[in-house]
Amino acid sequence: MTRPRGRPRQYDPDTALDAAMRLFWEKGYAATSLTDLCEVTGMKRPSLYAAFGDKHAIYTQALERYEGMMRDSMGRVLMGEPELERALTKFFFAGLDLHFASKDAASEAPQLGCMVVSTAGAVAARDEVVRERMRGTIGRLDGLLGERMRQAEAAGQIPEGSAGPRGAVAVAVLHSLSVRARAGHSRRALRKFARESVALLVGGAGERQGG
Amino acid sequence: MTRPRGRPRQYDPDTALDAAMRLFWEKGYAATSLTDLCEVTGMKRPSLYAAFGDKHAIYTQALERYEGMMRDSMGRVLMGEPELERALTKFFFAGLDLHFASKDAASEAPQLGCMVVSTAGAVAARDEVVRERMRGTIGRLDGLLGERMRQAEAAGQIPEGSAGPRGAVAVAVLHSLSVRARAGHSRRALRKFARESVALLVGGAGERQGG
DNA sequence: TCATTAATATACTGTCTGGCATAAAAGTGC
DNA sequence: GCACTTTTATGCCAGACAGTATATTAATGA
Repeated sequence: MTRPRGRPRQYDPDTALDAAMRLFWEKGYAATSLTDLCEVTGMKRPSLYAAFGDKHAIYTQALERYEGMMRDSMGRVLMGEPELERALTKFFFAGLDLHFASKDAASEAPQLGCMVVSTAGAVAARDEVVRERMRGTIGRLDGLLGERMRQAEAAGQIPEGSAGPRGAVAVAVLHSLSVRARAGHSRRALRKFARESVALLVGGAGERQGG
Repeated sequence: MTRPRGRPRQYDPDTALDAAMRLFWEKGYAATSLTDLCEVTGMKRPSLYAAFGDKHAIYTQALERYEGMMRDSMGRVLMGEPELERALTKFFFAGLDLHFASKDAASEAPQLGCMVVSTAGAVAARDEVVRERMRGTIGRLDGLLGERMRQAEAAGQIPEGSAGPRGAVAVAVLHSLSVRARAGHSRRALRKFARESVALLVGGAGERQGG
């Protein structure tokens, strides 16, 4: 294994970006200072700049990382479970696992929700780059849920032509789970809300087929 | 009409708070400076402090004002229209009118979404006062939609026992409309999403009754 | 006219902000 | 050992920040 030429870096870029992401996730973009970022990453300012660029660049990379994390945990359970009701329930529960990811997850303490919804939204109105990234993340999520719903549609589990709308409403429920988690709703209450939403999202076809 | 004793104020508190609200709504809490607030209100710092308190106090009063605005425009159409499908459609469209309230509303330009969802969320994780206000606003909205759904339930327009969940999902759709507006989705796309959501929210009973 | 009251305007405080210039340090290649 | 390369550490910058002390202005009451 050939080492690169100069002085070896003392930080792990992945770990550092993860720490930065979590701080932005909690405090938001504007309220997070470079001093804060140095503290949580253990890096000095010039190292931060050399590694990731300026504050804005760090934030967009953090958003990107967050979306990857989200896709890893939630995409898998959504597409891996053939039964729609179960897939959606697992999907929402995986979302809650992410939204309640703070150290204090067991308590009724305030939680973080979705990083995109909770922090990128505040920035988006005046920042085209963040806004486009936000739009992309939402679009890809719509696409994922739409795909899953079309599978269910093909299997006759939901009415014809309802896949798109049901996918978008499923994403809406996820958005709301985030907003509510951030507002302090308990995990239990949100699990209940998720289950009830699933019932509404898979309803219509069963009744029709049964009657 | 007896004038109060000292020098008359040169600003209208209501107008000033409205201007402050709109600035916070667009830029978010942390990114808005007192200098900005002075500019949009036309007031000097000491006058701002005397009238509304510090930055945090101005923001919470702005949130309060926003909720009132929201209730005025959206509550009316929701409870004033007896037919559920029409009431929900008007409700969501009134929400869009609010979310697209910028001067540039006609264009595809970025819009503001809901002030609570878009800006209070970023603050809420570290600010108990704002978090509680956010929770209260959401709770009152849930209550309003739940009430409306129970009306529909009593009228046999939706299945028994589904009022609560349907109300909460309706609020979720509103949350998502806000997130999507802020992310740059067009008003036309969001109108379509709103109509499709209404179809899902009022569905189930008609089929059951018809079959 | 003159004290009183309340709002306005000016100017200032110490602190923090994002960003960077410069120097020291820790490796490699030869 | 010595040149070279890359990262780290120190320290600085001009500007912006939230908040306030002080002085001024414009009204009322008598």
